[in-house]
Amino acid sequence: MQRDTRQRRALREIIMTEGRPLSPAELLQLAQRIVPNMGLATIYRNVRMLLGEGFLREVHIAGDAPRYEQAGTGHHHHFYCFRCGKVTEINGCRSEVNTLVPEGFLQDFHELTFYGSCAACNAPNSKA
Amino acid sequence: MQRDTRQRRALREIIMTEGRPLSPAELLQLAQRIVPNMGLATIYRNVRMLLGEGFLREVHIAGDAPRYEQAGTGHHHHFYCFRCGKVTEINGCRSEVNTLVPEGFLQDFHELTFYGSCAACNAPNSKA
DNA sequence: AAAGCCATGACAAGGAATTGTCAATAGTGT
DNA sequence: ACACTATTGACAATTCCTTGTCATGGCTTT
Repeated sequence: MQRDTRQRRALREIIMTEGRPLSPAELLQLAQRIVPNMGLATIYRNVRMLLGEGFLREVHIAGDAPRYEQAGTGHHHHFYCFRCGKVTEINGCRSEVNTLVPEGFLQDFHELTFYGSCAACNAPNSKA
Repeated sequence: MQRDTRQRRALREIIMTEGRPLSPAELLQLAQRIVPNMGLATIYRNVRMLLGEGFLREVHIAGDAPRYEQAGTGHHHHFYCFRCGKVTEINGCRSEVNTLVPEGFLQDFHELTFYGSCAACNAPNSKA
């Protein structure tokens, strides 16, 4: 049976509290604050497991490595910041976009990603 | 100075006549119909060159390798077909999507990609 | 408390895309 | 035609992400 390890608990907590898609490298960095010696392989192993049980969802941004976010959070989109490299969740969608799909095409879903600089980086006292 | 080789001419022609984003592998396959012994490295070298001179634009789709399309064709989006793997250009956009960007975020541009099955694959007599 | 075995950490190995190397080839200007 | 050199083809090498290996450690159940 599956065990409840500190590492897996840390990952779940990070995913839930960050509320944005995280790459394996970002997950590692954040997880090591909780479990200092955690290795990258453990990230990958657990991500696969968490994807399998439906806790995680895979998100693709630009040419970057895939990122993972909590599954089942409803339809939404993302904002990729060129300055800090973080991906932010953008709530909601506009039904008008569906009118763009041409006759004969059957859409399963769509992904909308904005690129630019995020609120944190735009703030006047930003360190970025 | 830069030379006008058969290989580069073939690539330009393919890009212009296909009118959709093509991956290096797709470019190679199409180019070899024109220049049979063309190699992959030549694709990459020329893609880099054509990107540099602004003839090409890079397009990212899901976790796939980047694809390249003709630059300067105006704002548009894409449809990725799960059956044939081809990316089709979707003309136009809906300004409503810009209302999704939250306060404080500065958008440079956005990418909207639809996933599903394309008209060719949905056609009753499709070979797919 | 002890046994059983899943999960981990460390690092080697694998894969896939992209780039480098170099002799041979083919555009270009003369 | 000729010489010059950018480009090519073939393939080795690199890079980056991801997975495999295996001895050790740590959950769980008894």
